[in-house]
Amino acid sequence: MITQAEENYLKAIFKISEREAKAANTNAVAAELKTTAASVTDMLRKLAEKELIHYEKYRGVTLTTEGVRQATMLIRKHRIWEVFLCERLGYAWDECHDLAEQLEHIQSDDLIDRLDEFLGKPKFDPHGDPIPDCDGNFTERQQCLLSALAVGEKGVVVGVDEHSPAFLQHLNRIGVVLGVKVEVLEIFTFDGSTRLRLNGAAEVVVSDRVSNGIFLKI
Amino acid sequence: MITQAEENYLKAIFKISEREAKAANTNAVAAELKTTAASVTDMLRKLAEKELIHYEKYRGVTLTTEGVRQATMLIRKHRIWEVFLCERLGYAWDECHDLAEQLEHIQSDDLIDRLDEFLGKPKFDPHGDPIPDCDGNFTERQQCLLSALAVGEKGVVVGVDEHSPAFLQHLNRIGVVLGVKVEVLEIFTFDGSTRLRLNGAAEVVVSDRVSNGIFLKI
DNA sequence: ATAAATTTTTAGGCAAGTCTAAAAATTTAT
DNA sequence: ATAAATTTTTAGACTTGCCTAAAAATTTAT
Repeated sequence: MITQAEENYLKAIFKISEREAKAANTNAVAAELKTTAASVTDMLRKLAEKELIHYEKYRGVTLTTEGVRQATMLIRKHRIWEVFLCERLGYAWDECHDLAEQLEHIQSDDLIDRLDEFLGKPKFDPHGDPIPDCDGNFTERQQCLLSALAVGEKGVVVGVDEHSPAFLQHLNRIGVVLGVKVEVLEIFTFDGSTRLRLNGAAEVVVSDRVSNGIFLKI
Repeated sequence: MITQAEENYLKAIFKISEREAKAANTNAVAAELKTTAASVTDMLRKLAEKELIHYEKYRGVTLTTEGVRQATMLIRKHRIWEVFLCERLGYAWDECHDLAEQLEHIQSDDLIDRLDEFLGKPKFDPHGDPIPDCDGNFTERQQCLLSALAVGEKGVVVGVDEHSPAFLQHLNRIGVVLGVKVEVLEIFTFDGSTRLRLNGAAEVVVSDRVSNGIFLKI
């Protein structure tokens, strides 16, 4: 049996490994989980005992094959619940995260497979993040940041690189949501802000922070 | 904040109070939760501290108004999740209990209200048990036990008084499920078993144990 | 009414998960 | 290469929720 606390550690280590490539260090895990380094050290010992991580004192931590499997299944659960919350219960994309954080800990593989089926086996969650299948395979999505486009290029919004409610609410307000077609009209070299046309109609200017947080399919 | 363990105690005390009328005693709570009397005593102190129960040493326990409210909301959550599991995800009525037992602890009143809406505000769960509304009011259902009927009387199956998977699976096998019309054809005084006609067609003989576990609307 | 049986509580302990403060190891800077 | 700064671990403590064994209170039986 794996506890909720252990699950949260596995997810945190997975998330850090995704963006860092090298072994996750104690402080990074502590920061990710908003806890102390001492608590992390305690837990790493337990996870190593259960062979979910490779752990050497002072040398950081990586997930074992089984650890990766568990973490991937948690991400699968999280994202499928997010689809349910947004598509069926009408939650906004900035509201579903905290609930999914609870729901992902429900212990039943069968439940998540049935929910997946019920939702039509979606490939992406409401933020455009890929949902791993029941064998842990992610659909690879070719995408690039809005900030990588040159003037005149076009694309469709397929995801976000920042998931904070504040960012997502801002995107809602300016009308930049999943599926919108954008065309880069002008890039202001002064501050990196970008003027866009949305769905061939409205124009909007976004900051570099925004254009660095949006994924497009070109 | 109320913990999962505390929630389980409130539900257990509510359940016992429902069938016993007098204050629930320590051993009854221990039996209900499959734990020890000593653990129960510990927890009762905490719940009394939080003013969720009235508790006097050696005198048993009853829920306060707030305790009843919390327990009722848990039952609401449990039963709404059961409807979702059976009606939308295709679980059988004997399979949904354990999952609902987990899902009822998800902390969000808004989520359950939306789910309720999504399901069409059902009044009864898959076992025919009433679902309290968001103010805690149960729909009263006039019902009687199958065993209370005389030969020649008819009714419709609206619920069960026993919820064990074994019982529910047995009912499935003999075709006695929610909504089926039954007519009492014969009662064998020898052992109290009953011969029934189902939906005006098939005949079946059920034991007294079965006829004591089925609610009918007459 | 008192002894016996039962129920309930207390006492003490254990595991999980967290924390702070201090010690040890490692990395960085001079 | 050694000192300073940083990172990580250890030590000790706390809370929650559970346990067993023993003591205390209550109920039942004679």
